Amino acid sequence: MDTREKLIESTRALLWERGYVGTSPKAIQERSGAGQGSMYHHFSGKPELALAAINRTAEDLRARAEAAFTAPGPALDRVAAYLRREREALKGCPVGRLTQDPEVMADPALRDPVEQTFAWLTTRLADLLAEAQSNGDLAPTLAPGPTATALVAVLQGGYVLARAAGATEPYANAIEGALGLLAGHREGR
Amino acid sequence: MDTREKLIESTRALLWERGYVGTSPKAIQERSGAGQGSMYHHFSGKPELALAAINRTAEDLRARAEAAFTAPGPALDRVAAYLRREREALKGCPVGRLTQDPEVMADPALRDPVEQTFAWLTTRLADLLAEAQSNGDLAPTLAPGPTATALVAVLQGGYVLARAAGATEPYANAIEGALGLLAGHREGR
DNA sequence: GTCTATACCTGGATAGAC
DNA sequence: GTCTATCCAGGTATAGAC
Repeated sequence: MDTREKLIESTRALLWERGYVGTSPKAIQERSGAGQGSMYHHFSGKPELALAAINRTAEDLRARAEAAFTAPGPALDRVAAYLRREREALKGCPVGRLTQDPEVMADPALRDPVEQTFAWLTTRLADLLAEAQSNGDLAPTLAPGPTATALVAVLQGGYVLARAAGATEPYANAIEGALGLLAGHREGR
Repeated sequence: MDTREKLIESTRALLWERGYVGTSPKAIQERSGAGQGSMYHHFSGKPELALAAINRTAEDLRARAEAAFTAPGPALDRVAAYLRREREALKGCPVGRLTQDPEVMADPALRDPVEQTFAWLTTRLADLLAEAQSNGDLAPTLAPGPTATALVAVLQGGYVLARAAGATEPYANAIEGALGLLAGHREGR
Protein backbone atom coordinates (compact mmCIF):
# COMPACT_ATOMS: atom_id res chain seq x y z
CA MET A 1 0.00 0.00 0.00
CA ASP A 2 1.53 3.28 -1.03
CA THR A 3 1.62 6.40 1.09
CA ARG A 4 -1.40 8.02 -0.42
CA GLU A 5 -3.40 4.88 0.15
CA LYS A 6 -2.23 4.54 3.74
CA LEU A 7 -3.26 8.12 4.39
CA ILE A 8 -6.76 7.48 3.11
CA GLU A 9 -7.21 4.26 5.03
CA SER A 10 -5.91 5.77 8.25
CA THR A 11 -8.26 8.69 7.84
CA ARG A 12 -11.19 6.35 7.29
CA ALA A 13 -10.40 4.53 10.51
CA LEU A 14 -10.00 7.74 12.49
CA LEU A 15 -13.17 9.28 11.11
CA TRP A 16 -15.01 6.16 12.18
CA GLU A 17 -13.54 6.19 15.67
CA ARG A 18 -13.39 9.88 16.42
CA GLY A 19 -15.30 11.79 13.78
CA TYR A 20 -14.06 14.70 11.71
CA VAL A 21 -13.70 17.24 14.50
CA GLY A 22 -11.91 14.69 16.64
CA THR A 23 -9.42 13.70 13.96
CA SER A 24 -6.23 15.75 13.66
CA PRO A 25 -3.72 15.76 10.82
CA LYS A 26 -1.13 14.74 13.36
CA ALA A 27 -3.10 11.65 14.34
CA ILE A 28 -3.49 10.74 10.68
CA GLN A 29 0.22 11.05 10.14
CA GLU A 30 1.07 8.91 13.13
CA ARG A 31 -1.40 6.22 12.21
CA SER A 32 -0.38 6.07 8.58
CA GLY A 33 3.33 6.37 9.22
CA ALA A 34 3.48 9.29 6.81
CA GLY A 35 5.29 12.46 7.71
CA GLN A 36 3.97 16.00 7.85
CA GLY A 37 5.29 17.02 4.45
CA SER A 38 4.21 13.79 2.89
CA MET A 39 0.61 14.27 3.86
CA TYR A 40 0.52 17.82 2.54
CA HIS A 41 2.15 16.69 -0.64
CA HIS A 42 -0.64 14.23 -1.42
CA PHE A 43 -3.54 16.30 -0.10
CA SER A 44 -4.17 19.98 0.28
CA GLY A 45 -5.25 19.50 3.88
CA LYS A 46 -7.63 17.78 6.21
CA PRO A 47 -10.81 18.52 4.23
CA GLU A 48 -9.53 17.04 0.98
CA LEU A 49 -8.22 13.97 2.73
CA ALA A 50 -11.49 13.54 4.59
CA LEU A 51 -13.40 13.80 1.34
CA ALA A 52 -11.39 10.96 -0.18
CA ALA A 53 -11.93 8.89 2.96
CA ILE A 54 -15.65 9.57 3.19
CA ASN A 55 -16.23 8.83 -0.47
CA ARG A 56 -14.51 5.51 -0.17
CA THR A 57 -16.40 4.57 2.98
CA ALA A 58 -19.68 5.46 1.34
CA GLU A 59 -18.86 3.41 -1.75
CA ASP A 60 -17.89 0.55 0.47
CA LEU A 61 -21.17 0.62 2.33
CA ARG A 62 -23.15 0.68 -0.89
CA ALA A 63 -21.17 -2.20 -2.37
CA ARG A 64 -21.77 -4.38 0.68
CA ALA A 65 -25.46 -3.56 0.71
CA GLU A 66 -25.81 -4.17 -2.99
CA ALA A 67 -24.24 -7.58 -2.55
CA ALA A 68 -26.97 -8.52 -0.07
CA PHE A 69 -29.71 -7.00 -2.20
CA THR A 70 -28.77 -8.93 -5.31
CA ALA A 71 -28.25 -12.28 -3.61
CA PRO A 72 -30.43 -15.14 -4.83
CA GLY A 73 -33.80 -15.75 -3.20
CA PRO A 74 -37.08 -13.94 -2.56
CA ALA A 75 -36.92 -10.18 -2.10
CA LEU A 76 -38.22 -10.32 1.44
CA ASP A 77 -35.54 -12.79 2.44
CA ARG A 78 -32.91 -10.52 0.99
CA VAL A 79 -34.23 -7.65 3.09
CA ALA A 80 -34.10 -9.82 6.19
CA ALA A 81 -30.62 -11.04 5.36
CA TYR A 82 -29.42 -7.49 4.89
CA LEU A 83 -30.81 -6.50 8.28
CA ARG A 84 -29.31 -9.54 9.97
CA ARG A 85 -25.90 -9.16 8.39
CA GLU A 86 -23.14 -8.99 10.94
CA ARG A 87 -22.06 -5.49 11.85
CA GLU A 88 -19.71 -3.90 14.34
CA ALA A 89 -22.51 -2.49 16.43
CA LEU A 90 -20.26 -0.95 19.06
CA LYS A 91 -18.29 1.03 16.51
CA GLY A 92 -21.40 2.53 15.02
CA CYS A 93 -22.10 3.18 11.37
CA PRO A 94 -19.09 4.77 9.64
CA VAL A 95 -21.43 6.84 7.47
CA GLY A 96 -24.20 7.55 9.97
CA ARG A 97 -21.81 8.89 12.57
CA LEU A 98 -20.78 11.66 10.19
CA THR A 99 -24.24 13.19 10.44
CA GLN A 100 -23.35 14.24 13.99
CA ASP A 101 -20.35 16.18 12.85
CA PRO A 102 -21.13 19.85 12.41
CA GLU A 103 -18.12 20.48 10.18
CA VAL A 104 -19.05 17.63 7.87
CA MET A 105 -22.65 18.76 7.59
CA ALA A 106 -21.54 22.33 6.96
CA ASP A 107 -19.40 21.39 3.97
CA PRO A 108 -21.51 20.41 0.95
CA ALA A 109 -18.72 18.33 -0.55
CA LEU A 110 -18.31 16.24 2.60
CA ARG A 111 -21.99 16.02 3.24
CA ASP A 112 -23.05 14.93 -0.22
CA PRO A 113 -21.81 11.31 -0.06
CA VAL A 114 -23.56 10.89 3.27
CA GLU A 115 -26.82 12.18 1.92
CA GLN A 116 -26.59 10.13 -1.27
CA THR A 117 -25.78 6.94 0.56
CA PHE A 118 -28.91 7.01 2.70
CA ALA A 119 -31.09 8.16 -0.15
CA TRP A 120 -29.84 5.26 -2.27
CA LEU A 121 -30.17 2.74 0.55
CA THR A 122 -33.73 3.71 1.36
CA THR A 123 -34.81 3.62 -2.27
CA ARG A 124 -33.19 0.29 -2.80
CA LEU A 125 -34.94 -1.26 0.20
CA ALA A 126 -38.26 0.25 -0.82
CA ASP A 127 -37.88 -1.39 -4.24
CA LEU A 128 -37.30 -4.76 -2.62
CA LEU A 129 -40.35 -4.35 -0.39
CA ALA A 130 -42.44 -3.44 -3.42
CA GLU A 131 -41.09 -6.49 -5.20
CA ALA A 132 -42.09 -8.66 -2.25
CA GLN A 133 -45.56 -7.19 -2.41
CA SER A 134 -45.92 -7.90 -6.11
CA ASN A 135 -44.78 -11.47 -5.39
CA GLY A 136 -47.54 -11.79 -2.83
CA ASP A 137 -45.08 -12.26 0.01
CA LEU A 138 -45.80 -9.02 1.80
CA ALA A 139 -49.10 -7.34 2.69
CA PRO A 140 -49.93 -4.64 0.11
CA THR A 141 -51.14 -2.39 2.92
CA LEU A 142 -47.60 -1.47 3.91
CA ALA A 143 -46.22 1.65 2.27
CA PRO A 144 -42.82 0.62 0.85
CA GLY A 145 -41.15 4.01 1.19
CA PRO A 146 -41.90 4.73 4.85
CA THR A 147 -41.37 1.09 5.75
CA ALA A 148 -37.95 1.08 4.11
CA THR A 149 -37.08 4.32 5.88
CA ALA A 150 -38.11 2.78 9.20
CA LEU A 151 -35.87 -0.22 8.55
CA VAL A 152 -32.86 1.93 7.77
CA ALA A 153 -33.64 3.96 10.88
CA VAL A 154 -33.73 0.80 12.99
CA LEU A 155 -30.21 0.00 11.84
CA GLN A 156 -28.93 3.49 12.54
CA GLY A 157 -30.74 3.69 15.84
CA GLY A 158 -29.55 0.23 16.78
CA TYR A 159 -25.99 1.47 16.50
CA VAL A 160 -26.81 4.41 18.75
CA LEU A 161 -28.39 2.20 21.39
CA ALA A 162 -25.52 -0.27 21.30
CA ARG A 163 -23.01 2.49 21.85
CA ALA A 164 -25.08 4.01 24.63
CA ALA A 165 -25.24 0.65 26.38
CA GLY A 166 -21.68 -0.30 25.64
CA ALA A 167 -23.09 -3.64 24.51
CA THR A 168 -24.31 -5.23 21.31
CA GLU A 169 -27.59 -6.54 22.72
CA PRO A 170 -29.67 -3.44 22.01
CA TYR A 171 -28.56 -3.56 18.40
CA ALA A 172 -29.56 -7.20 18.09
CA ASN A 173 -32.84 -6.53 19.86
CA ALA A 174 -33.70 -3.65 17.58
CA ILE A 175 -33.18 -5.81 14.49
CA GLU A 176 -35.12 -8.67 16.02
CA GLY A 177 -37.91 -6.30 16.97
CA ALA A 178 -38.09 -4.90 13.47
CA LEU A 179 -38.18 -8.35 11.92
CA GLY A 180 -40.92 -9.32 14.37
CA LEU A 181 -42.97 -6.34 13.29
CA LEU A 182 -42.38 -7.17 9.65
CA ALA A 183 -43.31 -10.83 10.18
CA GLY A 184 -46.90 -9.87 10.95
CA HIS A 185 -47.21 -8.58 7.40
CA ARG A 186 -45.82 -11.60 5.62
CA GLU A 187 -48.25 -13.40 3.43
CA GLY A 188 -47.92 -17.12 2.87
CA ARG A 189 -48.06 -18.76 -0.46
CA MET B 1 -30.94 33.39 35.33
CA ASP B 2 -27.73 33.54 37.29
CA THR B 3 -24.29 32.95 35.86
CA ARG B 4 -24.03 29.33 36.87
CA GLU B 5 -27.37 28.64 35.24
CA LYS B 6 -26.41 30.47 32.06
CA LEU B 7 -23.23 28.41 31.86
CA ILE B 8 -25.17 25.15 32.09
CA GLU B 9 -27.77 26.18 29.55
CA SER B 10 -25.17 27.43 27.10
CA THR B 11 -23.26 24.20 27.46
CA ARG B 12 -26.41 22.18 26.82
CA ALA B 13 -27.02 24.09 23.62
CA LEU B 14 -23.44 23.72 22.43
CA LEU B 15 -23.28 20.02 23.24
CA TRP B 16 -26.43 19.57 21.20
CA GLU B 17 -25.09 21.54 18.25
CA ARG B 18 -21.44 20.58 18.27
CA GLY B 19 -20.88 17.68 20.66
CA TYR B 20 -18.37 17.49 23.47
CA VAL B 21 -15.22 17.44 21.37
CA GLY B 22 -16.50 20.35 19.31
CA THR B 23 -17.38 22.52 22.29
CA SER B 24 -14.65 24.71 23.75
CA PRO B 25 -14.65 26.54 27.07
CA LYS B 26 -14.20 29.72 25.08
CA ALA B 27 -17.37 29.09 23.10
CA ILE B 28 -19.27 28.40 26.31
CA GLN B 29 -18.05 31.66 27.79
CA GLU B 30 -19.00 33.68 24.76
CA ARG B 31 -22.44 32.15 24.51
CA SER B 32 -23.21 32.51 28.19
CA GLY B 33 -21.70 35.94 28.56
CA ALA B 34 -19.58 34.69 31.44
CA GLY B 35 -15.88 35.44 31.66
CA GLN B 36 -13.00 33.04 31.87
CA GLY B 37 -12.56 33.34 35.61
CA SER B 38 -16.27 33.15 36.20
CA MET B 39 -16.60 29.84 34.48
CA TYR B 40 -13.71 28.32 36.39
CA HIS B 41 -15.12 29.68 39.60
CA HIS B 42 -18.38 27.76 39.18
CA PHE B 43 -16.96 24.63 37.60
CA SER B 44 -13.66 22.86 37.81
CA GLY B 45 -13.48 22.64 34.04
CA LYS B 46 -15.13 21.43 30.89
CA PRO B 47 -15.86 17.89 32.11
CA GLU B 48 -17.71 19.00 35.24
CA LEU B 49 -19.72 21.56 33.31
CA ALA B 50 -20.55 19.01 30.66
CA LEU B 51 -21.69 16.58 33.32
CA ALA B 52 -24.13 19.12 34.72
CA ALA B 53 -25.39 19.87 31.22
CA ILE B 54 -25.76 16.25 30.20
CA ASN B 55 -27.54 15.32 33.40
CA ARG B 56 -30.04 18.06 32.93
CA THR B 57 -30.64 17.19 29.29
CA ALA B 58 -31.18 13.55 30.21
CA GLU B 59 -33.62 14.45 32.98
CA ASP B 60 -35.42 16.70 30.57
CA LEU B 61 -35.81 13.96 28.01
CA ARG B 62 -37.14 11.56 30.59
CA ALA B 63 -39.60 14.06 31.96
CA ARG B 64 -41.04 14.78 28.53
CA ALA B 65 -41.31 11.10 27.74
CA GLU B 66 -42.90 10.30 31.07
CA ALA B 67 -45.51 12.97 30.42
CA ALA B 68 -46.51 11.19 27.21
CA PHE B 69 -46.41 7.77 28.84
CA THR B 70 -48.72 8.72 31.69
CA ALA B 71 -51.24 10.63 29.60
CA PRO B 72 -54.83 9.33 29.70
CA GLY B 73 -55.92 6.71 27.21
CA PRO B 74 -55.03 3.19 26.10
CA ALA B 75 -51.39 2.16 26.39
CA LEU B 76 -50.99 1.64 22.67
CA ASP B 77 -52.28 5.12 21.93
CA ARG B 78 -49.77 6.55 24.38
CA VAL B 79 -46.97 4.75 22.56
CA ALA B 80 -48.17 6.14 19.25
CA ALA B 81 -48.54 9.64 20.70
CA TYR B 82 -45.00 9.47 22.06
CA LEU B 83 -43.64 8.46 18.68
CA ARG B 84 -45.61 11.17 16.92
CA ARG B 85 -44.68 13.91 19.31
CA GLU B 86 -43.09 16.87 17.61
CA ARG B 87 -39.32 16.87 17.67
CA GLU B 88 -36.55 18.97 16.17
CA ALA B 89 -35.52 16.29 13.73
CA LEU B 90 -32.79 18.34 12.08
CA LYS B 91 -31.03 19.04 15.34
CA GLY B 92 -30.90 15.39 16.25
CA CYS B 93 -31.42 13.87 19.67
CA PRO B 94 -29.52 15.80 22.33
CA VAL B 95 -28.82 12.58 24.20
CA GLY B 96 -28.33 10.21 21.28
CA ARG B 97 -25.73 12.44 19.62
CA LEU B 98 -23.49 12.05 22.64
CA THR B 99 -23.00 8.38 21.83
CA GLN B 100 -20.87 9.48 18.87
CA ASP B 101 -18.51 11.41 21.08
CA PRO B 102 -15.45 9.35 21.96
CA GLU B 103 -14.58 11.53 24.96
CA VAL B 104 -18.08 11.22 26.40
CA MET B 105 -18.13 7.46 25.97
CA ALA B 106 -14.66 7.19 27.53
CA ASP B 107 -15.70 8.96 30.73
CA PRO B 108 -17.96 6.79 32.88
CA ALA B 109 -19.48 9.81 34.62
CA LEU B 110 -20.50 11.43 31.34
CA ARG B 111 -21.57 8.23 29.78
CA ASP B 112 -23.77 7.00 32.60
CA PRO B 113 -26.71 9.38 32.08
CA VAL B 114 -26.74 8.51 28.39
CA GLU B 115 -26.81 4.80 29.12
CA GLN B 116 -29.46 5.14 31.82
CA THR B 117 -31.71 7.27 29.69
CA PHE B 118 -32.00 4.75 26.89
CA ALA B 119 -32.29 1.83 29.29
CA TRP B 120 -35.14 3.56 31.07
CA LEU B 121 -36.86 4.60 27.86
CA THR B 122 -36.75 1.13 26.37
CA THR B 123 -38.05 -0.49 29.54
CA ARG B 124 -40.83 2.01 29.86
CA LEU B 125 -41.99 1.45 26.28
CA ALA B 126 -41.78 -2.31 26.70
CA ASP B 127 -44.04 -2.03 29.75
CA LEU B 128 -46.59 -0.08 27.75
CA LEU B 129 -46.53 -2.64 24.95
CA ALA B 130 -47.02 -5.42 27.48
CA GLU B 131 -49.91 -3.48 28.97
CA ALA B 132 -51.46 -3.14 25.51
CA GLN B 133 -51.13 -6.88 25.07
CA SER B 134 -52.82 -7.66 28.38
CA ASN B 135 -55.61 -5.30 27.34
CA GLY B 136 -56.07 -7.28 24.17
CA ASP B 137 -55.10 -4.32 21.97
CA LEU B 138 -51.85 -5.76 20.67
CA ALA B 139 -50.99 -9.19 19.31
CA PRO B 140 -49.40 -11.32 22.04
CA THR B 141 -46.95 -12.68 19.49
CA LEU B 142 -44.83 -9.52 19.56
CA ALA B 143 -41.96 -9.58 22.04
CA PRO B 144 -42.32 -6.34 24.03
CA GLY B 145 -38.61 -5.87 24.73
CA PRO B 146 -37.24 -6.14 21.21
CA THR B 147 -40.23 -4.29 19.83
CA ALA B 148 -39.69 -1.41 22.22
CA THR B 149 -36.00 -1.37 21.34
CA ALA B 150 -36.89 -1.21 17.65
CA LEU B 151 -39.19 1.74 18.27
CA VAL B 152 -36.54 3.68 20.17
CA ALA B 153 -34.11 2.83 17.38
CA VAL B 154 -36.51 4.19 14.79
CA LEU B 155 -36.55 7.51 16.60
CA GLN B 156 -32.79 7.65 16.91
CA GLY B 157 -32.28 6.51 13.35
CA GLY B 158 -34.92 8.94 12.13
CA TYR B 159 -32.83 11.77 13.50
CA VAL B 160 -29.77 10.43 11.70
CA LEU B 161 -31.61 10.18 8.39
CA ALA B 162 -33.09 13.65 8.75
CA ARG B 163 -29.69 15.15 9.36
CA ALA B 164 -28.18 13.23 6.47
CA ALA B 165 -30.90 14.52 4.16
CA GLY B 166 -30.95 18.01 5.59
CA ALA B 167 -34.72 17.60 5.72
CA THR B 168 -37.35 16.42 8.17
CA GLU B 169 -39.15 14.08 5.77
CA PRO B 170 -37.04 10.98 6.46
CA TYR B 171 -37.73 11.40 10.15
CA ALA B 172 -41.47 11.63 9.55
CA ASN B 173 -41.34 8.69 7.16
CA ALA B 174 -39.47 6.53 9.64
CA ILE B 175 -42.11 7.16 12.31
CA GLU B 176 -44.93 6.61 9.86
CA GLY B 177 -43.29 3.39 8.67
CA ALA B 178 -42.91 2.12 12.22
CA LEU B 179 -46.53 2.92 13.05
CA GLY B 180 -47.59 1.14 9.87
CA LEU B 181 -45.66 -1.95 10.92
CA LEU B 182 -47.19 -1.78 14.37
CA ALA B 183 -50.70 -1.32 12.99
CA GLY B 184 -50.66 -4.83 11.56
CA HIS B 185 -50.44 -6.18 15.08
CA ARG B 186 -53.29 -4.22 16.60
CA GLU B 187 -56.19 -6.30 17.75
CA GLY B 188 -59.68 -4.91 17.69
CA ARG B 189 -62.04 -5.11 20.58
C1' DG C 1 8.10 12.68 -2.57
C1' DT C 2 9.64 13.18 2.07
C1' DC C 3 11.92 15.58 5.89
C1' DT C 4 12.62 19.22 9.41
C1' DA C 5 11.84 23.77 10.97
C1' DT C 6 8.87 27.22 11.82
C1' DA C 7 4.58 29.82 12.53
C1' DC C 8 0.27 31.07 14.26
C1' DC C 9 -4.05 30.01 16.37
C1' DT C 10 -7.05 27.71 19.62
C1' DG C 11 -8.01 24.59 23.59
C1' DG C 12 -7.98 24.24 28.25
C1' DA C 13 -6.52 25.84 32.39
C1' DT C 14 -4.02 28.50 36.41
C1' DA C 15 -2.70 32.87 39.04
C1' DG C 16 -3.52 36.68 41.21
C1' DA C 17 -5.65 41.35 41.23
C1' DC C 18 -10.02 43.58 42.15
C1' DG D 1 -17.60 36.21 42.16
C1' DT D 2 -15.45 38.25 38.23
C1' DC D 3 -11.56 40.17 35.55
C1' DT D 4 -7.09 40.13 33.12
C1' DA D 5 -2.74 38.10 32.39
C1' DT D 6 -0.29 34.24 31.46
C1' DC D 7 0.85 29.44 30.27
C1' DC D 8 1.70 25.19 27.69
C1' DA D 9 0.07 21.67 24.57
C1' DG D 10 -1.97 20.63 20.42
C1' DG D 11 -4.24 21.69 15.80
C1' DT D 12 -3.33 23.06 11.21
C1' DA D 13 -0.58 24.67 7.92
C1' DT D 14 3.60 26.79 5.21
C1' DA D 15 8.66 27.02 3.82
C1' DG D 16 12.46 25.28 2.22
C1' DA D 17 16.13 21.72 2.37
C1' DC D 18 17.13 17.12 0.69
